[in-house]
Amino acid sequence: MTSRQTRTRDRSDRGIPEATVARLPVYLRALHSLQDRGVATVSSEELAVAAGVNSAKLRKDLSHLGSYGTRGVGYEVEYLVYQISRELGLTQDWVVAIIGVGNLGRALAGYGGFASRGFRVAGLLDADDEIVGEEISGLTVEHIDRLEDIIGERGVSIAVIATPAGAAQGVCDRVVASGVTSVLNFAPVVLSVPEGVDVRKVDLSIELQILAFHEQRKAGGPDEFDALDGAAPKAAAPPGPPPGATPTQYVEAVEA
Amino acid sequence: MTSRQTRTRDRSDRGIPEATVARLPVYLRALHSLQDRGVATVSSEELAVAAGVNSAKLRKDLSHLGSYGTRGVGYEVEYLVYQISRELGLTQDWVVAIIGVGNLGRALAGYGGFASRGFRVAGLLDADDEIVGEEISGLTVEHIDRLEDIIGERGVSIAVIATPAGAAQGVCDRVVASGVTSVLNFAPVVLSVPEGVDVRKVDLSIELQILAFHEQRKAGGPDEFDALDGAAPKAAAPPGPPPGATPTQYVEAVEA
DNA sequence: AATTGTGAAGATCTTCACAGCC
DNA sequence: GGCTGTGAAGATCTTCACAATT
Repeated sequence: MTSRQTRTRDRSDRGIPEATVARLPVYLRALHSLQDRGVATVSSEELAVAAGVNSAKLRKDLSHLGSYGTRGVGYEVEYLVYQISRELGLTQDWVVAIIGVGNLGRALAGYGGFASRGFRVAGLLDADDEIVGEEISGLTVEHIDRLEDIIGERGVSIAVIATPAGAAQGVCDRVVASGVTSVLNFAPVVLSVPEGVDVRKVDLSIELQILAFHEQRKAGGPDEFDALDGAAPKAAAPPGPPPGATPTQYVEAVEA
Repeated sequence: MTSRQTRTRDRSDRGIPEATVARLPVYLRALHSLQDRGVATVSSEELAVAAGVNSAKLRKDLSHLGSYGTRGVGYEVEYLVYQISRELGLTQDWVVAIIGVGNLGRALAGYGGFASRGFRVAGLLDADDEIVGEEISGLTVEHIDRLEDIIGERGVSIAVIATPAGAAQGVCDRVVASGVTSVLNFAPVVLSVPEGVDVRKVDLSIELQILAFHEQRKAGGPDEFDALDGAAPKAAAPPGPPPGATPTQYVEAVEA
């Protein structure tokens, strides 16, 4: 199969663990909020509470960026904001295109959190002629036929895919062919991309399913046979057709 | 501080690792897709490819549910769909309320992925009188004053918070007080909830920031001094005011 | 012959607990 | 005295590789 190794990150890799990277934006938000309240200095314990993590974890995370705190005192808020922003690459602007202007695409186009953090939406694209031409949040929706031109001309470096599931892989192939190496995918499909392209996925339905799992557990595990024997959870029914009632409908709806 | 331990899951805990739970919905989607194509049996390798994971991981994940495969053959698709669905609690219906009917709330209300997987949206609530009364996806938006009644009367067990950041914690407190113990939060804040309440968070801006980090790395690390000395990355500037240019604007916009 | 299920090794992530510094 | 930065221990997650089973 294709190469995999060296996943943690390219070369050079000053080695910030992925788990840490995923939390830096949370710290950043908490810091901004402190800044707004005029707080100049913060301890790891305070910031950890604001960010919803353990303070040892916070300190270790920050230690990967450098030694930016002062023992006995804490961290200077403004300075830390700057360092984290720089590490995340937010001191420069990133040009984003949103592909698929349905309900979700519109919501994304109007989302204030983009602009405020150095993400500039430079294109809204859709395949539907009804939608093309419409103005949304100050941008005119363009036809997806112009995808390659738009990406090239405007220097788009992040593509947000908010199309129906069926269209997502095709769109993804096109943006990747146009040189985009970062994709945020809202369509409920697993996108396959070449080595070197980063895909992050946001899936509303998956989040709900995870909640349902825990909710069910609170109520007392999967209804039927739970702990019959103390031994290994051997099959209570052989892998023939499902036991008891038919497994409900389970239609794969087109979703989104 | 408050108790923490025993986080992995309540008591009884037939012990499905959290990482596995998070992947089960992905497998389920891949299986549905196979089902649609009329596939009756699948090997771990095939399913793994469809789900975008390593096949050993897939087998280990499934082994936590039981022994539902047949050596030398593979897994029966329909049976596996049933077992995963049951484990995730999708053989019953979950009643969902969406609070905050802005762009995002509308997108969520119209999202097909909910209904098709046993999630029934039974309420759309908003504080804005302009919006209350509007009909969206077959539901009439109700006033948030009725939150407690609606949750109680309709048996809502999962609350989706899609309000502006400032309103989220207040709404969260109210849904929790009404007995909801599962919350899906789209507002860009850390919600604090009592022990026993599950919160999952979806944050668009955070995903983009993570992408930006990797994108920047591909281009060659944070612009300035990168690897100066071979020693520890000691502070290149003391924790005084930020070095060089002012750290841009960094306004904490109201977002959403 | 093919494929599952799983011990064991390895990698990554979290937490503890305390030395080191202000 | 207070708080950071971090080695070391512990927990969790991933991957390998192969015995078990059909």
